[in-house]
Amino acid sequence: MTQPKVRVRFAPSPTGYMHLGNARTAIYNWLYARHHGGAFVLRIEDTDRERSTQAAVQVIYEAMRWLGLDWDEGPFLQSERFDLYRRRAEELVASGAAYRCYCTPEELEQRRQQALAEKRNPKYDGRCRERREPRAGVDPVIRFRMPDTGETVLEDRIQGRVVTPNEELDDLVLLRADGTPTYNFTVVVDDHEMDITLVLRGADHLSNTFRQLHIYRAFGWEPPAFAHQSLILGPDRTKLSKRHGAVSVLQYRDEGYLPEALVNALVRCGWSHGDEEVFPLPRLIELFDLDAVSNAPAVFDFEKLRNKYNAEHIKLASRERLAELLRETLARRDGVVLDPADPRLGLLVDGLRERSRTLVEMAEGARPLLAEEVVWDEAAVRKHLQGEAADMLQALVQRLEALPSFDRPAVLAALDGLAAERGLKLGKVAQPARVALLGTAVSPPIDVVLAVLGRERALARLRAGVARAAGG
RNA sequence: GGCCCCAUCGUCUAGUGGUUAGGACGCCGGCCUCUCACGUCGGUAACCCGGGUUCAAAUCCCGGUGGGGUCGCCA
Repeated sequence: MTQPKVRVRFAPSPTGYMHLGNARTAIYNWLYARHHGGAFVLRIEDTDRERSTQAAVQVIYEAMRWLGLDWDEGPFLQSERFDLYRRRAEELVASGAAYRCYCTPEELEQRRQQALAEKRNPKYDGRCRERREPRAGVDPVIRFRMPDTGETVLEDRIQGRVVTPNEELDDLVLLRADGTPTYNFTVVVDDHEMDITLVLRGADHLSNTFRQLHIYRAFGWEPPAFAHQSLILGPDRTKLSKRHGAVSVLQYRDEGYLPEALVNALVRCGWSHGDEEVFPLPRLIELFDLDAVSNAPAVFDFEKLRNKYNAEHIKLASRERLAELLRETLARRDGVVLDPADPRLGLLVDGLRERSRTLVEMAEGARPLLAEEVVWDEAAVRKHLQGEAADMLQALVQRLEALPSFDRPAVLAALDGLAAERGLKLGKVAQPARVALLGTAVSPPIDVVLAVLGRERALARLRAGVARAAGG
């Protein structure tokens, strides 16, 4: 009870799309907050005015919404808080923890190259540390004075105890020459101002953490706890990036993935709970914690996302939701517009959910049953629509015509009855019927096909099939 | 290159000193079946290497090798 309330944040930079690595960080933070009953803060780190775009900010909101990651506070835009950072930077200058540096980017680059050429560590040499005089024509940056000796210790909640020699730390820029603040500074100021208790982020920030720790110290602030999750890798085992393709979160929505499936796959990339694989969101909230997060980098398995996680969550999803998602997918991708109340949607979901790994596959499976015209697969016709099929389909037509209702149980009973009467397996009746109805030998269950087609259309196609079989 | 991190089937992982090293995706085969699927049964496939510690190491320690991250007035 004396524990301070858990407060975590997700702090993306709006410089592109939201990719899978960001998404996993957001998910981990959100789950951590929900599991511990804490607060989840969204903060947009748009300090780089050159690269940040409004469109990218919108993409972040959209991706968060789609994934179902609601935030309790924010979004806070760092670009609206520049005054705060400037004041804080001046405090550090006044206390001697930071200083103005008049070295130009060109000079720094030259020295960096030279250091590299001489195989030296290309860190800033600190030559402006004691400088008092301004330099004509140069707008200074404000640099933080890092210790030159000793070492810095981080007790990371995922990585464990990590120690770095302070010689590795160079005097980083807090405020650029144009007065805008840099990431390593704003992140410290904001995590402190927003009372963040745990910074949970990618391991690519690990080395920054040591620098940030010294900024906390200079302010006299108690730093939050840190947890650095190892990176998600592409198939080539390097940090997942644009190069690998298929890396934008919203692309998965467009390709027919369920958000909970992507969340499941991303969470399982680095977190586990025994042999369990499929986790509905509430289960994740119940179980997720840092102790089961691995600190080994993991290759993201795109195939398993589709074959396992999405397929499983499609099986778990409600009929109503799937019907609506199928309707949207059909409209968006195929221009097939159905009324939300169209009873065929539910039937299609029933017939397709177990043979679809994505909503796109489901829509593809639905299309033939919705099409006006039959497209004939000649191989299927040759195999199933020959000679005796004419007589059988004719008998089927008569049975179906006599049906009081044309629902799944009724039509299936009609087929079963016909097969029994003739001493045949159901397949001997269903396959010719399937080909006559759709032109293909592969489809959802025959009763679903008949019910979706409806009495009129089904009978018309069956009669055409009779003619074709007889004539063929 | 400096610093830091990592290392179980192809991939994600379980394992926490004594297991026939388990599960999942993929792949192969059987069964089920109105097709395709689903389901189900079985098979394929792993402890990076070398030293220690121990009666006993996938598990602990050290070294090597391999992979990754990071060294910006990007985040």
